[in-house]
Amino acid sequence: MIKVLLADDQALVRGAFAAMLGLEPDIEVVAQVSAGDEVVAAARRTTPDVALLDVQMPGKDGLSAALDLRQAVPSCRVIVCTTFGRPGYLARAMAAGAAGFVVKDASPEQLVDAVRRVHAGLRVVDPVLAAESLATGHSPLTDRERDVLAVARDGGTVADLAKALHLSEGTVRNHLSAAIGKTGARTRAEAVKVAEDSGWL
Amino acid sequence: MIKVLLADDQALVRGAFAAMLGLEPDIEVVAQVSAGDEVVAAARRTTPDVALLDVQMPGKDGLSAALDLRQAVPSCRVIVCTTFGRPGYLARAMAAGAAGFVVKDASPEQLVDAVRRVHAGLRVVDPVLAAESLATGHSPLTDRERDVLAVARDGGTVADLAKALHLSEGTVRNHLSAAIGKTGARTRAEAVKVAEDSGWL
DNA sequence: TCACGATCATGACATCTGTCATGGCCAGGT
DNA sequence: ACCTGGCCATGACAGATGTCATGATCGTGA
Repeated sequence: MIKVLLADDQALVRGAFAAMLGLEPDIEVVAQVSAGDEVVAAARRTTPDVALLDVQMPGKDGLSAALDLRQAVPSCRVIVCTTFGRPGYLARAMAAGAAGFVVKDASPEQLVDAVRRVHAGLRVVDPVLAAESLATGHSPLTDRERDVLAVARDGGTVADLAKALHLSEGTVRNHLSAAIGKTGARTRAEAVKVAEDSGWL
Repeated sequence: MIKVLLADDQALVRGAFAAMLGLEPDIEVVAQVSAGDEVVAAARRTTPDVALLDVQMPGKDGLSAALDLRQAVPSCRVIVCTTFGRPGYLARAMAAGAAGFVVKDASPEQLVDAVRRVHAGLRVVDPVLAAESLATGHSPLTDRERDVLAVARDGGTVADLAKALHLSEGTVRNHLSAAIGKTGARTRAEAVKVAEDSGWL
């Protein structure tokens, strides 16, 4: 019997996943949480074999939750599951010690298969995404460039960004300029889009 | 026996929903599609009582699919289901003849409850979202302003927008200016964000 | 019929943005 | 000790952006 922990902020999909996995005779859902910072506590209580973590979650995202979980409960293997097949996510998930990476476009069979394979000690990765990840490579952005782009996401002016980051406007413009150059974009908004789609934010 | 049609582009959640609904003794999933333009054909084939449509889908979004479905198969009631609880979506869903509106944050019980209520001829709407929808009101944007903002989403320059819409740059700037004013934003990017979050795009 | 509002366009203007040159500070590696 | 590279800052400049005034066309409804 494979004990599974589910973490997803959307109650409906969480419940649906539980129902689907519960249909398998060798799988049992032992815990469900809706936030990243509840993962470790629930895992300590229920000692699952496999944890299925969504990337987008309130409190703490699935990637850093995976890191914490690997340290707190090493016996529990992690599958990261996300709506968006962004190359950067895969890289970060693997760096965080995840054993599997599944996109929500996958078929139900692929998910239960992933659970079984990961439980057996194998690694499971979408080959298409893996190739894309290798092609995209590591984020070219420095930490500050990433920060500036992240704040620039909600469309403020340079003055707003400077205030939010406690920097001078000139510095913000420099970081933006660098980020725009590195992403191959022509506008700040385009740079945000590229970085977001690549999973660099 | 309530016959249900599922439409969602993510195979995993679609399968999970099917498993969950399948557990109910009085519900049967008779069709599953992954794109908006497959809905009507599948409904004609299987004559479902209730159709559960996601808003985000390739081909044709859930809202216009709902409209088509109401005309093609009037006996089939529609529940629109979405990740994002944007006020504008609710308004458009209702205008398209939907009988129910469910956010993916809802509990599994609420969904099956919604299916049963809608099948019984009732309307099902998240009260919180309904209030927000009424507060936000109808989109203040004209069609062209909406178009311009929609194209501006991926961060091109004014020249790019003008080319894409076959307009002069001055006109594009005017529409943008109007949209920025109406949304209470200070930048084009902010305006895009506001309009997007309100479901006006 | 006439007023109104949406659409499209032009031109002018102040401001904002993106780029570049330059320089100082600091940590890590040779 | 020295070089490299990230970080912060300033100042200057061309080009893009947002605003405004003005005017023309067109369809709708009073």
